[in-house]
Amino acid sequence: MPPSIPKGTRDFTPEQVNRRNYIFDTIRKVFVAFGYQPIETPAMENLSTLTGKYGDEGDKLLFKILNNGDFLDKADADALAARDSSRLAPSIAKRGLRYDLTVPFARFVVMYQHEITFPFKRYQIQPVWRADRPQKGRYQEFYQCDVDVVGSDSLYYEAELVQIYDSVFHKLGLPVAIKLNNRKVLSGIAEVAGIADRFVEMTVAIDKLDKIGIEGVRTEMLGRGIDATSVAIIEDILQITTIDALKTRLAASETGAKGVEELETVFDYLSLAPVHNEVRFDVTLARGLSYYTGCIFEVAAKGAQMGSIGGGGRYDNLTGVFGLKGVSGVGVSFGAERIYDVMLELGLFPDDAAAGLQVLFVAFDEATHRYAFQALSQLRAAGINADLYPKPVKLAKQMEYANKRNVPYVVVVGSEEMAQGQYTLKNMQSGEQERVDLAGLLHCLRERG
RNA sequence: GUGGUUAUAGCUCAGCAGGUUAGAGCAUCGGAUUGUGGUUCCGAAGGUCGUCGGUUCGAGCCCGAUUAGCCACCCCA
Repeated sequence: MPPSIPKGTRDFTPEQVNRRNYIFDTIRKVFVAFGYQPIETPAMENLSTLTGKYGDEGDKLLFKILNNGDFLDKADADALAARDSSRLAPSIAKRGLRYDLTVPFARFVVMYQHEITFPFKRYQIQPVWRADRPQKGRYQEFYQCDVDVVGSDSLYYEAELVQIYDSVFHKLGLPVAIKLNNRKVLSGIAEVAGIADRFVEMTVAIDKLDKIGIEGVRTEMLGRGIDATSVAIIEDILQITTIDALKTRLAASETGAKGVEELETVFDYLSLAPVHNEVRFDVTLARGLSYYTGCIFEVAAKGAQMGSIGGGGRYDNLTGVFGLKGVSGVGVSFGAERIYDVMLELGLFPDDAAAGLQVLFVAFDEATHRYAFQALSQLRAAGINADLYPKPVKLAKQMEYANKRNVPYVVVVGSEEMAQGQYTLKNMQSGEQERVDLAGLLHCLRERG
């Protein structure tokens, strides 16, 4: 039986972990620089915390954890007899794996509301799980990197989050387009088109514009029961590229006008500080998630065929479902897995020698092995990443190991070196060697490490 | 949940109209080389061709089922 791992999950090699950490570290540093604090929440939540928060589709994609012990004892007998899985599930699974970081965060805020100082700025980098069918850039276990602020409706934070996106992707050397829209603008469009009641259908269709084109969106909207006149109005508005033009067009809708005003405020803040990446208003940005109420964000990598690598928005009432009303939040998420894939594709990871081993000691016999061990210990104490081949075997074998470990330097110690209190330091790239004493060794490795 | 596609050595893949003993590269191990690796040369080991069934004198190849991976849709990071 060959070993395997569950569908949609992955192992990571040392090289991959180093690269992933490079991304996580970069993101974390930016979060901290903007004044956000870390929290962590459990991998599993009570199922009741999760269900009903992501729509019917989301509920289907929740991983449920079978109760321990005699779980059939408390199973819903009727549901079991009727073979009704969805009704049976809550009676045999009280816990589930978290589906995202936003809902657990909302729960956290409600539970700790008396300890939290608002506005509360938190970041969270943890894995989430979805029972989705895996495909390219899509896994059942993946990391999200979330930053959110709750307890303030200031549009300053929308601008700040755009700056965070800009800063992270600038540091990673990954050029992106940061797209902004506003849920109220989309509401306004629905109103102006006279289909306020079909708002959700409209946004779902518009969201696919990139993928299926304007023709596809038209077909989709017509198929979802939106009449041709309304579709024509919507199509017309989707051609708009500037906020000014949109302002005129949506003047008749109070909500729409409010959305436009919010966008203006955000762009006004952004005009006061330089950004490195393209930041643009995009009426066609919709995003499916139903809890967004104000500004919405999405990030697309330039020069790579990949879905969005980040997204987020303003949600006025996220904590409401947990009993805390009137707390507004806004946040964005970084899709670390997709960022990884894109950076790999574009060759943007830096050469990663610094994170690895700097020097390997090789010895010829027991005596020199002991001698090498002493020097090794001193290098390690001095903060140099050093290792010693475990046994004084044939030198070629040890050198081969050094090669595979990709070590820049090898220290060869034989009886001659030991007799003189010296070491042979070999540069594995150039092949050059020099004899040095311990001080020289420390000096050279510090210098070139 | 729907559709497509693939499954042969540890990895990446060949394979013929259905026809003896299923191949290559890389990786592994040994040797050329008992104080020097990444390049070279020689050799070895490694497989019930995903699983089960069917057609056939004969199946890695054809048919059916099943499992798993990948890709796309729904949805999403």
